[in-house]
Amino acid sequence: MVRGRIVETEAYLGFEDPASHAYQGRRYAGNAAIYGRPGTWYVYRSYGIHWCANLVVGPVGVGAAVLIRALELDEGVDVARSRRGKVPDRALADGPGKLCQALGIDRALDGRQMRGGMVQVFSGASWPNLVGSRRIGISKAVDWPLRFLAPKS
DNA sequence: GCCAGGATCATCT
DNA sequence: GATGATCCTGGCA
Repeated sequence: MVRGRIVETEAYLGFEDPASHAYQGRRYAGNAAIYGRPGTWYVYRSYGIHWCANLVVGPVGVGAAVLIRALELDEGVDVARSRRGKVPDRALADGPGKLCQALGIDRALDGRQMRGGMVQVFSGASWPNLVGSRRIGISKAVDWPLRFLAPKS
């Protein structure tokens, strides 16, 4: 069991968001999961190398999702390390691709329900004074403040 | 420590 | 044929 705290996320709104895979209601074989019900995992390959994990949050058909960008592990560090290789603790899951590797997430999770599945997210402490900043690694709607960082522990 | 550049391939147009 | 919701390495300070 690997367990940790989500410390960084980004929101992708769907229809109206040019950076979203659901922009203007686009549909193709690879993105069906993003239109699923809230709590559905949407996993896709990025740059041909990495996996990125999103959790669908909007109503069915909207395509709104949250990208999990970074995690602070506090249990199962050894398991994560066996998948990630020899890296500093804080680098085990401090990026979308690394996070998926550390947790063993791949396309097999795409379209699955989060609840009762292999990978789950639980609500925890609230993030007071939450402020959005610019999203990273995209080329459209770069200024939209939809990136959220957890307060420092 | 910081930055720039290249890797790499499924999926879409 | 082009394009990424990224990561890692090597060079330089």
